[in-house]
Amino acid sequence: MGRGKVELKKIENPTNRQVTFSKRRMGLLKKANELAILCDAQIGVIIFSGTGKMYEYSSPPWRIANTFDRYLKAPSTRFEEMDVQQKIIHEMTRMKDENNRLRIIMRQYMGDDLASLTLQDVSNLEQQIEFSLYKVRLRKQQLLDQHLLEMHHREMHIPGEQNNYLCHMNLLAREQKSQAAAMADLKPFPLWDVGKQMYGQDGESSMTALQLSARLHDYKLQPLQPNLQETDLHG
Amino acid sequence: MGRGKVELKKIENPTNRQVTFSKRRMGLLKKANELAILCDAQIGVIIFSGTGKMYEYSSPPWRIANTFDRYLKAPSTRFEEMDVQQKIIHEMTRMKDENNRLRIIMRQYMGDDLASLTLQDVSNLEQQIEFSLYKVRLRKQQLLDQHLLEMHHREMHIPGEQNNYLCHMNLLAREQKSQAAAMADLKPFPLWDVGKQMYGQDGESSMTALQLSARLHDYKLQPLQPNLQETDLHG
DNA sequence: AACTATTTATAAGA
DNA sequence: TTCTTATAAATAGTT
Repeated sequence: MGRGKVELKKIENPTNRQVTFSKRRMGLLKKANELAILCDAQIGVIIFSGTGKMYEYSSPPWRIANTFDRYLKAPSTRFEEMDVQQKIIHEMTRMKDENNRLRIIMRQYMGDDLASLTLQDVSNLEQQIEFSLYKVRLRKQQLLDQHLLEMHHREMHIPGEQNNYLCHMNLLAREQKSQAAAMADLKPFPLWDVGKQMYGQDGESSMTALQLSARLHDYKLQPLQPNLQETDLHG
Repeated sequence: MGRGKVELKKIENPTNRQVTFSKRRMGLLKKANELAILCDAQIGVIIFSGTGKMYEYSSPPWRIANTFDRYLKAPSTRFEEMDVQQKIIHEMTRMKDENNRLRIIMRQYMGDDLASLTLQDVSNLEQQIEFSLYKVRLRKQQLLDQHLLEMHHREMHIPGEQNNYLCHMNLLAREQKSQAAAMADLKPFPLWDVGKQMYGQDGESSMTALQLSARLHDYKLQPLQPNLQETDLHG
C-alpha cells in the first residue's frame, strides 16, 4: 500500500527503514487499539526498535503485565518458553497459591471456614479429624507410658521422690478433663499462628507479575529497612 | 477500509464481532510480522478474544517471554534492578520456608510425624484437635438439621415420599458409626493430598532457591544473550 | 469462505 | 520529521 510494492525483507537503507518503522509502528498500534475496542479483546503489544527504543500498547483497562500474566497462565503456554524471570514469577505464583491452599485447608481442618463445604465434605472432614485424634492420642499414650516408666526407674534409684507418680497421674487427669471445660482455656498449639490473611493484598488468588513488579518497586524505594533505622539514629 | 466506515466502538452483533475479530486479528499479526522484518524490530503481541481464546505473535528469533523480559528491564519501565534479584531470592526462600512450615504443621495436625513433639506439645495438639472436631461436628449437625428441615418441608408438599425421613435417619446413623469401623474405609478428605514431600529436595519438579540463585548468577554473567544473537545474525 | 466496493495504510517524493 | 498523493492492502458488508 504505497506507490510501490515492497518485498518482505529488512529495509537496507537506514533512513528509509527508520521512516517506515515510525509509520508502521503507529499503524500497528492503531490497529491493535481498533481490534481491542471493536471486538472487546485484551491485547498487549511490545515493540523494540532496532536501536533499542521501546514502544508499547495495552488495551484499556489492562496493563501489559496483566496481559502477560494471563499469557503465562494460559493452558497453551509451555513452561520452557519462559525466561528466567518469568520462571521466577511463575514459581512464586505457584508457591503462593500452594500456600494459600494450605492455609485454607488448615483452617477447615481447625474447624473454621466450613461454610463452603457440603454435608458430605464435613462428614469426611470429621472422620479425618477423628482419625487424627486417634493417632495423636496413641502417641500421647506412648509418651506417657515412656514417661511413667522413666519415673519408675528413677524412683527405684531415688526412693525419696515418691510424689512423682502422683504428679503424673494428675497430669494425665488434667489432659483428660472434659472437652467443654478444655475449650474454655484452650491455648493455641505453639506452632499454629496460621492467620486468615494471605499474601495478596486485594484478596487476589495469586500474585501477578504486576504485583511482583510493584513489590520489587517497593523494595527499590526501601531497600534496606534496617538501614533506615540506622539512618534515623545516626542522622 | 470496507464498504462502510465503522465507528470505533464495540461491535454489538456477536457474529459480526467474531468475524471482524478473526479478520483483524490476522491483519494485526501480519502487520506486526511485516514491521518486525522490514524494520528489524523485536515485537511481541498477545491477544485474548472476548471468549478467552489466546493468540500471540513473537518476532523471530525471540519468544514472547524474552520480549517481556526486555520490557521489564527497559529503562522506561521503572522496576528492574540488579540487586532486586537478591530480594526475589529472599522472598522465595521465605515463601518456601513458610510453605514447608505449613506442611509440617499440617502433617502433625493429621497425627503424623509426631516424633519431634514433647508430651506437652502432643497434649496441646490433642486439645486443639478435640476443639476442631467439636466445631466440625457442630457444623455437621447444623447442616443435618437444615437438611432434615428441607426434607420435612418437601414431605408436606409431596405426601408420597415418606421414606425421605428414614433415608436421612440412615445417613445420620451411617455418619455416626463407630470410630474403629470408620477408620477402616476412610477416604481422604477431597482437598487433602498434602504429600510428605517438600520443595527443597533433589529431583523435585519445583525450583529451589539454590537452583534459582545459580540460574540468576548465570543470568547475571550473561546478561545480554539476546544481543549476542543479534550480533551473530546481523554482524 | 469468497467476493468486491470502499476505506485505510503507507511508499515514495517533496 | 511532516505533508502529499498515488497505490497497495485491509476489510465491511454482501453473497
